Amino acid sequence: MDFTERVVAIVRGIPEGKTLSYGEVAARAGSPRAARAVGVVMKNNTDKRVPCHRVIRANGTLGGYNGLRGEKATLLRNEGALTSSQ
DNA sequence: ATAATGACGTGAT
DNA sequence: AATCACGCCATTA
Repeated sequence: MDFTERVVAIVRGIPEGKTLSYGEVAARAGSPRAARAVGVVMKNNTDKRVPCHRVIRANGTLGGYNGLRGEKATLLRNEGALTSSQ
């Protein structure tokens, strides 16, 4: 099991309406300092079964997205992970 | 084995 | 609060 495979597995297990930071995913993958590597994995990942849009930055910003399933902000808002107000 | 890349993170200015 | 610089890790050429 490579780091990438673990990252995918973890992201795939993120429940709806929930979000994890790259650092959190990296930590669960076994490398708490590999947030960037997680980003690389996400970018390269094209599997729609992986809710990669639920992975955001540690400071709360959405970070990036390749538009695999549309706009990241929209997807999260639909799941209730993003509050339209406040 | 080395260099370059990138959806990050934290600390300093 | 906003911006800059540096560090960190994994993957690929």
